Amino acid sequence: MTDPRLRDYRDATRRSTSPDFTTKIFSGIGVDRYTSAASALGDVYIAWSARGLSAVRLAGDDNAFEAWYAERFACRVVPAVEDDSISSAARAKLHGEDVEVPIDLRDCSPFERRVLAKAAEISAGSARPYAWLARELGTPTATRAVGNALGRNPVPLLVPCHRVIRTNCSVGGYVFGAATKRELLAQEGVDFDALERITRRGFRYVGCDAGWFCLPTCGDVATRVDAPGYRLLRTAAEAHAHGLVPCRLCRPIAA
DNA sequence: TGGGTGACGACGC
DNA sequence: AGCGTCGCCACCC
Repeated sequence: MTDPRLRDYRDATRRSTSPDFTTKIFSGIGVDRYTSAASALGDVYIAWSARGLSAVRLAGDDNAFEAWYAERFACRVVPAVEDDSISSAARAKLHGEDVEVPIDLRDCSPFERRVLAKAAEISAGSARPYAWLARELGTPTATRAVGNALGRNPVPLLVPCHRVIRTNCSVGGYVFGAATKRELLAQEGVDFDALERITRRGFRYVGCDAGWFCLPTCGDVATRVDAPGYRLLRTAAEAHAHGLVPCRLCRPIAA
């Protein structure tokens, strides 16, 4: 019969190569803390370890959250008595401040960490396709794998995985539901009506006579396509024919 | 270890 | 527009 502590050890360290973490869990002294914090989705639980913010979930049922945490991380989590620097930073970031929050991606694989790091580069008001992340990571055909990695994001909102959408600008999946994802993006300024008017007709890029072309989800460019000097494009070749170069911010095609 | 799974994308109706 | 199909890849058992 397998020692249950050994099973926990394996589960919790499956994706981790960190010796200090494995030691902490196996010796049974690892206890993380959690509290609730205000966010764009209302109250959420935030949990953290000494290494950083480890989880964000919708607040509600303490017991359910603690059970989920134990199941995923093989680690107890208990209510915090007070904030520390990590939870304070997370609180500020969830409030919209531009602060750095240490993140504890203890059970994420190297690939998943790279996906989350790239997603963290997408600023509010913009979005990027799953395929864009795959391409940026150097594995352009790993689009499904990118979706799977985002689906395991332990810290939604903090790592803004909701800003990764499908190539056709439909929202795609989300841990808190597609409707919630769409509302979050709309709140950040993403205009889905404008995007739909573009993609419905098969356009994939927005060009500007100033000399560049973008993904429709680059900032608010989708809301300006009817202005003079802007044009809709179906292919990168079409953009090139007009003498347009890829936007350096959204990088619409491979370099 | 190889086959199953899934926040995808392209394509064909 | 919205399906089904197929290829793709990281990860799991």
